[in-house]
Amino acid sequence: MPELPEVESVRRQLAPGLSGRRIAAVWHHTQPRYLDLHLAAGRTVLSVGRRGKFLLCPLDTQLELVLHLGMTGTLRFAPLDAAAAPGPDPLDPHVHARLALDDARELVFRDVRQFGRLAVVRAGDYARIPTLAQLGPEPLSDAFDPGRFARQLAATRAPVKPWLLTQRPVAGVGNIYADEALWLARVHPASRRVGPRRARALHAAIRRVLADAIEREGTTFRDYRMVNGASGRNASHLVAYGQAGRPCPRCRTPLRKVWLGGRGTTFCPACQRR
DNA sequence: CACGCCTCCTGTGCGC
DNA sequence: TGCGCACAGGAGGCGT
Repeated sequence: MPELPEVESVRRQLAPGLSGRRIAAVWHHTQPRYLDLHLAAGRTVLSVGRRGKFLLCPLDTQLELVLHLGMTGTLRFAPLDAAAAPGPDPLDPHVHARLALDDARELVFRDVRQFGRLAVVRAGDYARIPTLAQLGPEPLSDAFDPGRFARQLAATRAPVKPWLLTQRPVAGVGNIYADEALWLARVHPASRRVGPRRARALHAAIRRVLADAIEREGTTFRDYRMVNGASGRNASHLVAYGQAGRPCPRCRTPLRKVWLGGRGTTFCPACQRR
């Protein structure tokens, strides 16, 4: 589900309701995907930030709540039944964690496929969250430098799309926006050699595609919802992802779907050359 | 070290 | 209608 634009849209709705709140109690399913989450109990949320696809909430006492929504994770606020002990939702087996707040509400984490992760760590200590520890620069910040990106791209021999998905060259690009950005920059997703001109085009395309998707509050196919339950509006603007067989908007050649690095990949065989 | 493959889950849609 | 299979927006772990 959520790539950077979706997580950013969640963050913007989450922050007003969560910043400044004390977490009164914590319940979660006992799985290794929920790391030291109980340490959040009694702590106050100082702010709600984001790096790539991770939500980062500094807590008082130098702790930090880290949330990753995986493929199907959603967050929502619900009225808190003060009489009920925190526990599984008898009506919804997909609720995996609940954070009771000090304002008679709770934050509910629902995750059908259970690829999401929640953790409480020492602030800034991401040693147990490898992707976060090695996360590349924020794509919409000055830290995402076109020259450096081009040099890193020149140095790797990995196919460009799987390389983007590692989160190391740049934070927050997933399967949808990788296909979209590669199409926009006319870069073949399996290319292992991307020259400086195309690298800069790809850098610009990543920014463009992500900024436009944030503007539309993300892409909803099925599971992705914002905190208020609303869908994003970007799905109807997709040019490559999910459009196999349809004519390329640039050259009318039918878009082709291939399997690359274990992910479905759609591209234009005519205008995305190796 | 870098890369590539498999795995973790559940739900849905499609072909037979 | 029912069954089995492929696939889905992510990333961690392991083998080579």
